[in-house]
Amino acid sequence: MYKLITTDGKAKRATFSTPHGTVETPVFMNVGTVAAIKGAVSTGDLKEIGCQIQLSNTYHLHVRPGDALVKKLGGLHKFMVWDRPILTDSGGFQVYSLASLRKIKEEGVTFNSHIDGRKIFMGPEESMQIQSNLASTIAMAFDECPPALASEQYIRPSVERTYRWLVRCKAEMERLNSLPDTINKEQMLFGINQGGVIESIRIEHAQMISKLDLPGYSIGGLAVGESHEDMYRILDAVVPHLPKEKPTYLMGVGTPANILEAVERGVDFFDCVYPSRNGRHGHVYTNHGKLNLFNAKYEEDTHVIEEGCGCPVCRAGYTRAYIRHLMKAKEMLALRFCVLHNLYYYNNMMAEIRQAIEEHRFAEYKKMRLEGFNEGE
RNA sequence: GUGGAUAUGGCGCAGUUGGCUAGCGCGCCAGAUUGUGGCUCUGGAGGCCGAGGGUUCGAGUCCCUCUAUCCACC
Repeated sequence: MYKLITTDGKAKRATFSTPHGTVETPVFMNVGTVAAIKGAVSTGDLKEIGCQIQLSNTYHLHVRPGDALVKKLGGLHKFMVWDRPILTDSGGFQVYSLASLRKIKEEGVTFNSHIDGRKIFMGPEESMQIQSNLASTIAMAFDECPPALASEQYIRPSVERTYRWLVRCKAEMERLNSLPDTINKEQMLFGINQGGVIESIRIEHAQMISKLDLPGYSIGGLAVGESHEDMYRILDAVVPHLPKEKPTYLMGVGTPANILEAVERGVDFFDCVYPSRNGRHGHVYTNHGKLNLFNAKYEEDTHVIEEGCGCPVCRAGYTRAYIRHLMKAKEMLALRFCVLHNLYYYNNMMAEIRQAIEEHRFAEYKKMRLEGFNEGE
C-alpha cells in the first residue's frame, strides 16, 4: 500500500508497503538483472549500503537459469538470499534492446536467445507466469518499448497493443495469484505508460491504464535516445494523469540530475544501470561531478573517491590512485569498489532527497546538487 | 670464428614485381553508455622504417659497408 507522508511542490515523500517490507520513497532500485548486482556485489553488501529494493529481469532469468528452477528452489528471494522487495522487469524492454533478435505479434514476441540463439516466445501470459515463478514482490507488465525516434504511425498501434497486453497481464496475474502452488500469492502488477515523446498519446494511455486500478504505475520508453527536454516535457505532461495515491516509477532513469528533475515532477521509483555499469567502467559519482578513474590525472591521487563519503570503500581509505591501478590491471576488486561506491552514492542521494522533501526544502537541495554536478573536478 | 635469419611508433607484426600524406593488433590518452552482455563503440597522440653510402624521376622495398639481436655449426 502506498502512503503519502508529505509533499513539497509536486515532489512526494511516501512509503510503499509490501509483503517483503516497506519501501521509503522516493527510492532508487538497484539493478540485478540476472539475480546478481554486477561487480561482485552481494545482497549483504546491498544492505550495508542502504539498498531497499532491487530489480531483476524476467527475460534474462527465463533464459538462465530458468524460472522453473528458481521456483523449484523456493523463489528469487530465497535463491539470492534477499528478504526485501524485488521488482522484476517483464522482458518488455528486451523487445526494444534485443530488437535485432525478435519479432512482434499481437500474441507476443518471439526472441532468439542472446545466449544460445534458441527461439523463445513471450507474451503477456508467459511473462506473468515467469514472474510468478520467480515470485518477485512486484511484477511489471509486458509492454513494448518503442524507440525514441519512432513515428506516430508506429507508436499509436504499439501503445494500443501494449494496453491490450496490460489487460491480459492483469487477468493472468489474478489467475496465478489464486493458484495453490504459487509462491507469492500477493504479487503486485505495475502497469507501464508508453507513447514515445507524443504528449497526447501518453496522456490518453495514462488515463486508460489508470482505470485498471493497479497497485502502481510506471513510465516506460524514456531515456531511450530522446533529449532531456523531451523527457522532462513528457513527465510534466503525463505524471498528473497517473493516480496520485499510487507509486509512479520512471523506468531506467537515470543520471543523478535526471532523478532530481523527475522527483520534482512527482516520481517515486527509479532504476538505472548507470551506477553499476559506470562503476564497472571506472566512472564514479561525487557531489562535484563524475570522475573517470581511468584518467591519467588520478595516477598519483591519494584522495579517496570523495572525502566524507560514507561508502565502505571511501571509509576504508582506498585511494583513487589505487583504484585506478586496479582498474588498469583489470582486477575484479576495482569493479567491486567502484560499483559499491556508486550504489551507495545513489541510495544516499535518495535518502537526502527524502529528508529534503520532509523538510520542504527540496528545490533548494536540488539546486545545490545540480550546481555541484556542474563544477566538475 | 664460420654459415644463416631478422632489424618498421612502448610491445608484437603487415607492407604485394621499388610508386602518391607507411598500416594493423595490443598498449597509451580521451569520449560515449539510462527497464545491464564486465561487452562494445567513437576519437586522439606516438614512427628521420637499425646506421652510413649507392642505384633510380622515385627506396621501408634493390646493391654495398657497418652495427645489434637470434639460430645453427665450430
